[in-house]
Amino acid sequence: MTLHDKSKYRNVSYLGQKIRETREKQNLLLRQVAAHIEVDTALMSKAERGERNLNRDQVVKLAKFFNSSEEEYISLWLCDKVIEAVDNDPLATQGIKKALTKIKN
Amino acid sequence: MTLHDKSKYRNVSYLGQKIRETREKQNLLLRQVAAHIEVDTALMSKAERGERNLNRDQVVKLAKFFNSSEEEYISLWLCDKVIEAVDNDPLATQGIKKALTKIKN
DNA sequence: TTTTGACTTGTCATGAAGTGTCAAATGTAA
DNA sequence: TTACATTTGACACTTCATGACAAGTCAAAA
Repeated sequence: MTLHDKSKYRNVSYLGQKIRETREKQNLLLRQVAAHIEVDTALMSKAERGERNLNRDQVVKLAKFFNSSEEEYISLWLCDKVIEAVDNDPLATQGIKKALTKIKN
Repeated sequence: MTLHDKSKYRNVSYLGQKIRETREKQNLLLRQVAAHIEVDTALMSKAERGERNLNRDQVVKLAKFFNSSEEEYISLWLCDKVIEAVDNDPLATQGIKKALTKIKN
């Protein structure tokens, strides 16, 4: 499955949701946020809706801009990447668990 | 990080290790295994060493060919994908944990 | 109703990365 | 040396990610 595949049932990202939520809470416009991390407004819109990914630097900038926890934002960003990686595989949970075990060593 | 980047410290996959281990235990040649899942021997060699990825179907075929647990093989395959996704990020563990939490709901 | 502004959508060019294959190189045991 | 297994590097081809732009929708103000 690709990021652009509209046929999939999940079209949101946890980070995107968080960003939108925070942005609205702080009464900021997409335009303003986009400008701050130096991306197109369209891309920012897509990022909030999980249609495009941001890169690590942009996520960090965003967290700082929002005065939010950088760690929280990066975790969500990674979380989205993990979920995207295992997609909707029936064994997704087991795969993630195994990765967690392995990575600890 | 890309799969082909040789500068990386980690150039193995858990699935690849498992495959090699099993193949040697069963005294099979790369050639034979490759033929069975219908790929080039070179690709099989790379897969065992984590330089290339197999696709889901190939992994399933492999498990069957080895009379091994399909579930185990797919889990390892997903595990590799997860690890590749979070790369060496300092917050990798937290990201994976979060994904695990989210995916359960 | 027309305009304005915020957001969304589609598309495009470009480059990066994945895939399968082959030939040559390397290693190793007879 | 020869034979065979494995590895490596390179290639063509495809697929996907990225950034950018223009046009679209939509709601509220004028």
